[in-house]
Amino acid sequence: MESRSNLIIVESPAKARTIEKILGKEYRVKSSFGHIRDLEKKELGIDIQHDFRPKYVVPEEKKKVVSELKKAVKDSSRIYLASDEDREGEAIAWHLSEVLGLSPDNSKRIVFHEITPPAIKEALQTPRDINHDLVNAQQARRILDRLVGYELSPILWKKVKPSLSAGRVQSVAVRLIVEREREIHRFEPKSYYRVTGEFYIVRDGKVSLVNAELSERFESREEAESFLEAIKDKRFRVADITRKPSERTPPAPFTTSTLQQEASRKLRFSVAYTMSLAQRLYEAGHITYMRTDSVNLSKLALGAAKKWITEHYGEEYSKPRQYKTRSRGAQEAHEAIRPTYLDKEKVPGSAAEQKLYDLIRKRTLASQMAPAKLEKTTITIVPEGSDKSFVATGETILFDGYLKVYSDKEEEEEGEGKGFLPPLEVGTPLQYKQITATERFTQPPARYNEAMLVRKLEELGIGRPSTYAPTITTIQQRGYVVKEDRPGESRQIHLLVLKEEKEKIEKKTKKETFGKERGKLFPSDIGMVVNDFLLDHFPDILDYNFTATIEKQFDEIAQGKMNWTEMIRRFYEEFHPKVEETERSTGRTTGERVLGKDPESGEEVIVKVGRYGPVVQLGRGEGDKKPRYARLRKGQLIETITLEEALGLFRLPRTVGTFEDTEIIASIGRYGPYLRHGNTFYSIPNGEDPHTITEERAIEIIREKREAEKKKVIRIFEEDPSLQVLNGRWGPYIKHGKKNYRIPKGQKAEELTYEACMEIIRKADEKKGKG
DNA sequence: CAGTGAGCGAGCTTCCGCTTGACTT
Repeated sequence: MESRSNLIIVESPAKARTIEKILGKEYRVKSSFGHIRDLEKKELGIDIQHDFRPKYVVPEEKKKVVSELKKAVKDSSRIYLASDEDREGEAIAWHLSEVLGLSPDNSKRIVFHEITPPAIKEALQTPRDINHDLVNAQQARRILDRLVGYELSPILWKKVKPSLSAGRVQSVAVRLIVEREREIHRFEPKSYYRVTGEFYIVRDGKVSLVNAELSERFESREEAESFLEAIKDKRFRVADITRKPSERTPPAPFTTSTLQQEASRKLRFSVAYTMSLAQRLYEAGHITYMRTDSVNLSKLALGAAKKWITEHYGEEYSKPRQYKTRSRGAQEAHEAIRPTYLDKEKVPGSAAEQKLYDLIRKRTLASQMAPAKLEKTTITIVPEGSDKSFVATGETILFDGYLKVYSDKEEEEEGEGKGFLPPLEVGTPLQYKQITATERFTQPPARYNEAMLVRKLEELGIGRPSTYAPTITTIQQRGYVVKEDRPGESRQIHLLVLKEEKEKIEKKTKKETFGKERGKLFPSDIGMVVNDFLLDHFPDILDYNFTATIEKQFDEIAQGKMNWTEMIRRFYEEFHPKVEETERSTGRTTGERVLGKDPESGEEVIVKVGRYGPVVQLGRGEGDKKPRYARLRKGQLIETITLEEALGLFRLPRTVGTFEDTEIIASIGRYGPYLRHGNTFYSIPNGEDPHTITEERAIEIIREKREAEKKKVIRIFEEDPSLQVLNGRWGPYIKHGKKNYRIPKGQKAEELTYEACMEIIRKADEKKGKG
């Protein structure tokens, strides 16, 4: 056998490739693809009786990796376990050493702080042994999560609904959303009046305009009106001008959480989409690792940024900085997310990848740039003899600094002229062109979108960069939460307008929409019922500080100051009795709410979570009388539905009228409101109501759909009636029997012959057969 | 595609954190 090589094992294959390139032939670098062992999945996997002894197994999908690693170990004389420098990484190293049968004689633990030749060499020169305290901290974390998840979930199966789940992280995420929703429903908007004025002065034939807002708000229309009345004939003048210099410093480079937030805000990417794009960029070698809680940049990156900024913008734009992490529980095993090569402006790949890359690159550059210098000007305008004042503010950029590449405000320069104020002096008399008191309403707290939820979880120290996206997917998959758009409602607002040339105050009304939402997280009924159940019986686990509290103990274990089995035992002795107690003492939870009585039948009206989801039930079903049921509609919640709305659900299905001697029936199904005519179904368009739809309109809908159907068929063939060229939602396609086929680019649907179609079908089937 | 709801019971579901593919539409 030829010279036995050194073997390095890292977590990620992309990382393995780069390190292999740096080190050359003497080292083989392989990847473990994360953890290689875990607790047995089908059972608890913990022997409670014997000091919580974990039962670790290599899962099926990891067997191949493990056998390859075993082979590589055989061919190597020295093995370096180079997983990440954090709790999980240490545990991975330990599991590897156990499974691969390594010993301190033939294996060492090393950590890379950067993936650069000097850093890797330094790591190889400072090997150490596995830190078992750190490994134990990880085992405690793992086992606690398993105990919580695998003891709570089955209670939910029994008491609420099968297949549900609960856990240290997901249950708190759901709680945040449920509580926010309730805050929003409890919120009572209060109206107030905001007064704005347009002032001007003519000098040397030139008009200068100033927009200002009254520094005080009024609680009622009467107050606003009497104020306008009082100033109607007054003269105005500039009472004060102040200029204040200010600085704006750039934000830190991206972590997983801040990248998700910015990509959501600026690019409208979902958290999962952002991560999959970042993964591709990482694998192609364009960016550093994308699951990180660190804002650190390597020396290499700092140098590259300084060089690029100085060369392109000048020295005054460069300001090298190292940022400090402020997030709780950060482990900082990696760098911040940054481009591998800062001078690379374009990367190959999709447009979305390029956009995300651009965001990462600009954020990294900005973080190493000088702060922007601004001047904020405030002009105070006072009506003669009044103690109230109008204020106009403007901001001018004296030096743009990092703003040259990156803007961190929602909409920089919203509303024109916001930054600009005309040159005026104290004492200048002004005339008003128009003064308007506009009714406004106080705003409820904002609903979470995915990225806002990640931010909140990170703030609470709950979850890790690698789990933010999966957690959000899980709570949606379980049906606890839905991501939705809501159209919003309309309300009337009052305006009082005072115009220069008119004597009287004009009263107007205007419509505004409020509560419009896009891509926000709403709790479902099941989410609320599960949340309340858990909060009722396991308040400690659902506590926002639970993770922070146990993390302190994990830290103690990591420092060798606490025994991990002791810690788990203490936790379990508190936790488990509550599990048993809950199992014994509580009945089925349905979140039942009694809304009142149906005035027609006198029967009780109840809403609850039924076997197939939330329903309204009419009557208790005493005697021979069976209760009637109706499903709740999208957007309706057990918690907020009114008796009126609930009774409305029983008015369907309803006969709308007759068409071609057949009844038309309107109702709401799984896919929304529909009309049924004989055996054919027609959807009722958005915004129209099956309760009130007229016979006339229903017939119109049926006719329209028939027209569309006619247009749907582009070609039919005598040779084979089961073959059709149709017009579908995504354009023309071929239908043959029950199978659909795409029409290849360059072929016109209207001109396809029978032979051409059969050729397309044959080719497509052939291709499929191979794959 | 599109109305469910009484009830019998077997077998299954589930956590958090580390990592990527191999799948299908």
